[in-house]
Amino acid sequence: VLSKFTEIRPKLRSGTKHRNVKKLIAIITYFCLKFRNVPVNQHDLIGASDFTRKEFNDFMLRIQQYLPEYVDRNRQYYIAQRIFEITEHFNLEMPYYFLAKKVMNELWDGIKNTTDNVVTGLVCSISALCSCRDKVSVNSICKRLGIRMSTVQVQVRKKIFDRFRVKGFVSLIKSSDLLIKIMEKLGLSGEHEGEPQEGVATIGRVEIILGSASEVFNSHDNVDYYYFVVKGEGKAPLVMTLKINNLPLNFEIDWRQEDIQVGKLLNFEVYRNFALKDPPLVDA
DNA sequence: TTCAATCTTTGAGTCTCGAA
DNA sequence: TTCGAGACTCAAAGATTGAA
Repeated sequence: VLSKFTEIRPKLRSGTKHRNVKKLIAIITYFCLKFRNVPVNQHDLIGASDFTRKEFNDFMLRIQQYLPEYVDRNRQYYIAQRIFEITEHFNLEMPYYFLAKKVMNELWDGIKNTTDNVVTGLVCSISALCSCRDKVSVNSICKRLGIRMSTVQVQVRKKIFDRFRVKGFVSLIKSSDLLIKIMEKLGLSGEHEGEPQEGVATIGRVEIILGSASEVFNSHDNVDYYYFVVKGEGKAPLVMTLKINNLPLNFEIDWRQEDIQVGKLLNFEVYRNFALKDPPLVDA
């Protein structure tokens, strides 16, 4: 903490509030603990220092600029440690730990956009409901992690049921049987574990509804041509084109017939849009 | 930097169910 | 019947994001 403090403070413009010694030490302590995978609660820190919530967030954003190692830290490693801690605390078997870790790894892109504790609570709760519901309750896991069960419930509904378009979610516990089936279908647990599954949305899949898109170019009378600009990895702009060929869009087609070739119906291409200045990041 | 819109999480109150 | 743990609901607060 002292090392980081002496390194960062001289870089902060004199006269700014961020040079406040007491608050700067508190925020650097927070970062150092998080970086070393030591659980620390923001609310406890705010309560123990002179921070308001608004100030704390402001300091977080400012000081993060000087701690690139924190931004790039391996969150999955930290969360795996938290899963192990839960496994040991509730005397659960190692298969529980491996299941929770697998759920985290496989669903990471879809569940990572929240705090470490909430991600831990989500994967631990899913694993508990799937493998050892009688041994540990979701509520006790949440209490241990310092989060609310309702938070996990909302996460399960949005990140699992809504994401994979599974209807019938009632509540976390009441829908646990349905949750188990989803996990089995995804190949994360049960008899289909490890098998690649078809018919389930893949991680990171994006649905684009043509009806809501604006047609920007159509030089051919009988060909629909759609053009999208979206953000890709690292917010790099991606240009996607979708050309619907002369074949009619007939959803009544029997796709089991061998003579139908999907490639003739749609042409789909993705381009990376490079800035006029600066060298390109990667090849298209 | 500010502000508004949207999304996420929390917390309090209530319900349910099993054990004593 | 009572009590307590776990589960559920929903309004409010907090966080994030994008536009100006």
